Order: sequence, then structure tokens, then C-alpha cells
Amino acid sequence: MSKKELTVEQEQLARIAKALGHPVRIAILEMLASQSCCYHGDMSEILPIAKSTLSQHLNELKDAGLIQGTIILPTVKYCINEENWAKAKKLFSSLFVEINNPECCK
Amino acid sequence: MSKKELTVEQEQLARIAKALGHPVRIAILEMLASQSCCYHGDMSEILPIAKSTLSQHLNELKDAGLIQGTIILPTVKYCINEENWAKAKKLFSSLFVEINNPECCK
DNA sequence: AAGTCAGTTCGTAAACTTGCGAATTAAAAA
DNA sequence: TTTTTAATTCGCAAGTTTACGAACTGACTT
Repeated sequence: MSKKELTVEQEQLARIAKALGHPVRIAILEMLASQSCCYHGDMSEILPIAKSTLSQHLNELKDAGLIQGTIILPTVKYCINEENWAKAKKLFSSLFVEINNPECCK
Repeated sequence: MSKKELTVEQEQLARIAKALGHPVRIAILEMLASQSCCYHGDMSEILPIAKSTLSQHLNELKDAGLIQGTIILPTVKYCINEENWAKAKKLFSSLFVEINNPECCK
């Protein structure tokens, strides 16, 4: 019986995964990553949700550190936070390393 | 104004990300992937949660298709579902492809 | 047959998420 | 200065998640 604390990395990865855990937020990130769209207004015309709901989703992505927004009047320009995006990529990569179970579970 | 439906891939990725969106579930998957542990009982001794809560988390991972369980009395052996794990890996990889924004967002 | 052991399901409470429209803010245009 | 425009915040309802302990199930022991 030796209960282990969860690590900071586990908390970080879960935090990011949680932010990715909604299809609208995936769609937002794909738009931003592919650069086909960057402005709040454009996104709100494409995505099947109300403007206020979009703001909420953008906020969650911002809180998770995955995107950042700049006011460029009369709208807001959103983009991937490249530093944290790279960090997220790395965290997921290390989770998805090759599975190490030659004899177990077969 | 051309509201777009969300794609099946976006829904799938979000579904998986949601399942990864809790530190305990990350810890479980890491244990299973690294094969340091596979049995329910062992996990319940290591993770800082009640046995019933662990069952719930394992169920969510199972529902998301990421793991599978086999009854090996007197316990249950859990493992990564390698097929879906590979699929998940692929979905995340394609999300995290290089960002394509030479002039935007700088 | 009664007890034990391991895991799951049930019931429930508290917190969080998702969604919307209404109200608000803040800047630009009339 | 009033109106318009674009986005955010507020308030709320409905649903989901997380967590726990208690009750249950099913198989092995005694």
C-alpha cells in the first residue's frame, strides 16, 4: 500500500487533453494551426455555435495556454501559442511512445 | 455565413482527448503503456483514489476504446488496446503537425 | 454452507461544463 | 453625441463528471 502522488507532467498533460476534449475546440485549433482562419468573427460564422459560446471555448483554450488573442479592431485575432503548442506536442508524443509489452496482455 | 458541421475525425479526437483529460487516467495509461503494472488491484494500491473511483476511470478509458480488460481471477488484467492506441496516436500527430503561419500572428 | 476476497454497480453530493440569449463594454462611424 | 459593430461577460438551465462509501456479485476457501 504505497499511494503515489500524481506528477506535475501528468497534471499538465491532463489539463491540455481536457482543453482538447471538445470537437469545437479541436476545430478551432485546426483552423488556427492551418492558418485558414484567425479572426473571431470568421470562426463564429463557420462554427455551429453562438458567438458567446465561441468566446467561452476560446477562453478555455487560452486558459490552457494553447492559444493567444490579440485585439485588432474591430475584431480579435487568435493564434496558436507556439511555445506551449510545442510543449503539448512533446507531452503527447511521450505518452504515445511505443508500447512495451512483449508478453503481457496477449 | 456558412456554418460548417464538425467532422467525424474532430469528434473522434475530442472523444479521445476527453478520456485523457484527467490526471488519474493519464497515470493509468502510462502504467499500462510502460507495462510496469497491469492489474486492477496493483493500480488501486498505487493511485490516490478509492477502488470504486478507479473502476469508474477504467470504464471511461474502456468506453473510449483506449484499454481493454480481461478477467484473470481473482483479479482483472487491463491493457492498452493497441489498435485504437495507434489510431489515437495518429489523430494527435495530425493535429500537431507543423504550424503553417509564416506571416500571420507575429 | 458460510466466509472471504476482488471488483463492479448504486446512490448521492458537489462541482464543473455546455449552451444560449440578454446585458455590457469599448471603439469606430455617422 | 448617438448609433453601430464586434466581442465579452452574466445569468441561468440542463447535463455531465468526479468522488466516496455502501451494497452487491461471483468465485474461491474453509
